[in-house]
Amino acid sequence: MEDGTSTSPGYRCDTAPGQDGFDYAHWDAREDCEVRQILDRIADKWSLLVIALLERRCLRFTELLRMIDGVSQRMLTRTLRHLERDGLVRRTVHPTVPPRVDYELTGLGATLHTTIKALVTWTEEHQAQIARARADYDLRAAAEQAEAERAAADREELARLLRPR
Amino acid sequence: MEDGTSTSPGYRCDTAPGQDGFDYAHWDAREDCEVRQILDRIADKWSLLVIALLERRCLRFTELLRMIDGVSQRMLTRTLRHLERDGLVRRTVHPTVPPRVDYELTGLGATLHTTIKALVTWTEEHQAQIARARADYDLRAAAEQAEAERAAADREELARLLRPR
DNA sequence: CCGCATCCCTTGGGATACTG
DNA sequence: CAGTATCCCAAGGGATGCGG
Repeated sequence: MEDGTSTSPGYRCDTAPGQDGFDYAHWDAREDCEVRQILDRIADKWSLLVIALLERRCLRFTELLRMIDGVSQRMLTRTLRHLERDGLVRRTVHPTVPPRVDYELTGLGATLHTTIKALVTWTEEHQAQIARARADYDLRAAAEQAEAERAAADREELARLLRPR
Repeated sequence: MEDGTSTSPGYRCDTAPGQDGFDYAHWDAREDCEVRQILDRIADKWSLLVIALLERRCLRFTELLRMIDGVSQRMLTRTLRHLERDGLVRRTVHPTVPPRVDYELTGLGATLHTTIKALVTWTEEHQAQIARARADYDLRAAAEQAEAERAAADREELARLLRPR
């Protein structure tokens, strides 16, 4: 049956929740945290893609399989089941032969898609900044490591000179 | 050095991107997809919590360690390094003894936090709906399975009766 | 055509112990 | 105090093959 509750720990909050109008109970990482559950759902490897594609139009299983490059049948099935269970996607089985199954976004799924778009937009707007930050960081890290290695070599050299054979 | 690019496949798009004003290239799951990278970052087990806590005020390493229940030193370090590399968090080392390291959200990190809040709000508003959908689904699934088992038992019984000893 | 079951490998992440 | 290094386990996810 497999429910969506993953066992993950939480956080201690020593200040009253909501003092700044923000409920930190929902940021909790414990298994009973809704945000964690939704995030785990949309953060998995394929859900986003599926939602994005279904938002454009209703699709069949095989269509999704073809459109999403690299997904396995197993994972597409699992992803769709999860989304269906959460009420984000509606699954319609046509009792024909060969069988035909249609998937479409529910109203709930559509609102989620809208919300996610905000994140996508944020990413588009700031990806350059992030790329720069990463380049900076990597450069700095490389420099520091080189420095450390140089220092280590110096120390070793010194030790060798001090050891009177 | 470990960069943040995970090797994951993408998706084939047979329609022109942006025809509905939405760039599907950014929904790509391939390694060079920015959305995927950011999502992987914020979706990991601790980043969200760290960002949420740092948004309130600047914190030291140990403070975070204590506030986030269940996190290990190793994971907290990793999480902070990732966030720092992406320019979301600023790390300040005070050359005192014992050492003291402060972490604070950058401007970029603050905007991300704002964006994420939208997702949290969505979750709060729709969690009841999701819970209902799940209960429905589980009920239905259980019923279907029971039905299947009953049918199987019937078939077996029939076969037993037809087999003339 | 759609999906489940099995096997197997890779990755995320926890526990513990050690350094500056 | 603030990490780093090592080990180890469990979950995620791919490949393949069977069943309705």
